[in-house]
Formats: sequence, C-alpha cells, structure tokens
Amino acid sequence: MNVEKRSSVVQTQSRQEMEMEVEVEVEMEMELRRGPWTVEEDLTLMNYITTHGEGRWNSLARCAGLKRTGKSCRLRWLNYLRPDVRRGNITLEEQLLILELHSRWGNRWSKIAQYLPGRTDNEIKNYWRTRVQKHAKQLKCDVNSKQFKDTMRYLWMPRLVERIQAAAAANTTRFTADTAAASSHLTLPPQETGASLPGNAAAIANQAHLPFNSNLDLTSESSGSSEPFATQISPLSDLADYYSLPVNHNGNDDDGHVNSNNDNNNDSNNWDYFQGGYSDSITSPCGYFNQAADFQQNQWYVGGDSLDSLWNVEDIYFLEQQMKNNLI
DNA sequence: AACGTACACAACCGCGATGTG
DNA sequence: CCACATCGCGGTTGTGTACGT
Repeated sequence: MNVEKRSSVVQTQSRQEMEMEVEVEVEMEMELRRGPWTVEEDLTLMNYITTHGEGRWNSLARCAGLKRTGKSCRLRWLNYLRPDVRRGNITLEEQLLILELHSRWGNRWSKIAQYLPGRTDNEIKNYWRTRVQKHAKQLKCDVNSKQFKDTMRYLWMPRLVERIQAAAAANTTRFTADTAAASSHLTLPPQETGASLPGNAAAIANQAHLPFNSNLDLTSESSGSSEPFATQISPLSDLADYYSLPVNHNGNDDDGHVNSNNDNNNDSNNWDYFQGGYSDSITSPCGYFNQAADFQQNQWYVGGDSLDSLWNVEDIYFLEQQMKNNLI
C-alpha cells in the first residue's frame, strides 16, 4: 500500500470513527427508534416523500419528524414503501434470471436487481441465501464450488427453462389446476400469451415483466448506459435470443470476479441448452445430462414452482460424477 | 398446549464511493 | 485540495411465523 493510499485509509478510518461518534450522540439526543417500522412511521415517511421527494435522507428524517436515521428511512422506502416494489413469490422466470446473473456477477445484488423490475437487492439476496444456499448445504457442497455451479447450470436451470416453457404453452390453451400449481405467472393478462407470438419465451418474458431482449448485453460492464432497460424490449425475442449471450462453459468464472468483455473471447461453447432444443444439444462435462433427460421429462413439472422442487437424488449423482471427473 | 426449530424477510451495520461547499 | 455529509452496497443479525414434536 503506498503512502497516499495509507493516508487515505487513515483518513477514512478517523472519519468513520467521527461519524460513529456523531451517530451515537444524535441517537442519545433524539432517542432514535430502531427495529420494525410502525404503520404511523410508514405513513409519515410516505407522506413526506410524496410531498418533498426523496434524497437527503438524514435531513429528511429530521424534517419528517421521524426518530429514525436517514439510513433507516432510505432502506424502508427503497425496500418496502416505494410504490413500484413488487412483493410476493419469486417467479420461475425471476429465479432463472437470478441464477443466470449470479453465475455471471456473483453477489452483486443491486446489479442483479436492476434486471428484475420491482425486486430489491435485499429481496434477491434473501432469496439466494434462504433458497439457493440451503440446497448447497443439503448437497453438502460449497455454494461457490464448481460442482454446485455446474449443478445449477446443467440441471436446475434447464429444468426451470423447461417448466417455464411448459407453463407458457399450457397458458396458451387453457388454465388447469396442474398448470396453476406449476406456474407462478398465471395472474398475468391472457392477451399477453397470445398464440400469435412466434415462441413461448416472449410471452414468458412479458408475463414476468422481465427485460427480455435479444440485444440486451448482460456481459457488458460499460455499455455506456446506466439504465438497464435502455434498449427496447422486442416482442419477437425468444428465449434462445435472450440466453444466447456468451456464457463461460468452462467454469472459468468460478473465481467470482466480474467478467470483462474480454472474458467472453474464448467462449466457443455458449450455453446451447437455451437454443430451443436445449435438452438435445446440451453436453455436460460428464455427459450426464443427456442420460438424465428422460428422467427429467417426467420429473420436473412435478411439485411446486420453486427451486425446492428442482433438485433431487440425481443432483447428488451429478455431483458425484463431477467430483470423479475432477479427481477431487 | 407448550416448546423447539426452521424459515423468510425486514432491518441494521460497516465500509467504500461519491457529492458538495 | 480538503473536510465533511451523504449515498449505496454487501454482509449480518433480528424478528415473526409456520411447522413439527
């Protein structure tokens, strides 16, 4: 660490100490409230923001008469009170997107959240920790291990895609009790699932309100626009388009680093399981997927609509194969 | 009914980055 | 350029609730 940096660190530390002291003083003076927000506090915050707008959270908290820190107000607004916050179960489509984006970017929750309209980084983070990490624990492997990531890539995600497509296909004919159980997007307007669309995926994306776009460059860290939906959503896009972005097939992203554009230069093996007939074309490192395809055909609609229903004994077998191949 | 446990989600904390006067 | 205030992110903890024993 050079002198400049060290000096900066020292300055930062002392500044943070001062901030903490100030916060403690303020807390003692104002008897700041902590913990769950009351309805009255929510109303006060909403009314104030409606009138005065958001930002300058510390002064906002004071001016609104809330005995909360600015930080707390900001968090409450962004994660709960904001009118465009979507609540409720994470849909299959959203699960798929989370898995995909997390495989690319790691724990960059706010970045991932940008691609799930209405979902907050906190919600996605909670989803990952409670659902995905739970399965990693059950499979007795590290959530960051190549084995676990391969299981996601070659088993869970293809299953999600299949279930989404199946549900969308069923959606174009009629609603059934089974479909309703397996699909979480049936509350969406039926006109958006019109059979005139060239494929199911566009409908899937529309139903999920996802930024479904063949031109969407998820790989770019410097696209020149901070707006994730700057590009137009094409109604003619299909799932193959959306997922044809170069995805490292060789596990080289397992270091958790954010990809640069250059990272994709060697990706001759794109994720072909999203290319329409993915279940035929996919080849997992150990050739397992093809063997398991028939089994999956019979299994992956069964159960609920969460990740919970997507893994079973074959995942453990898959992990074992992975471990053999990698001589672990 | 009482208790313990697991789970989901809300909220907080620490820290680096950024904005501003 | 500096000091300070504020923002925003990711990690962690707290809390309410459903479920099992």
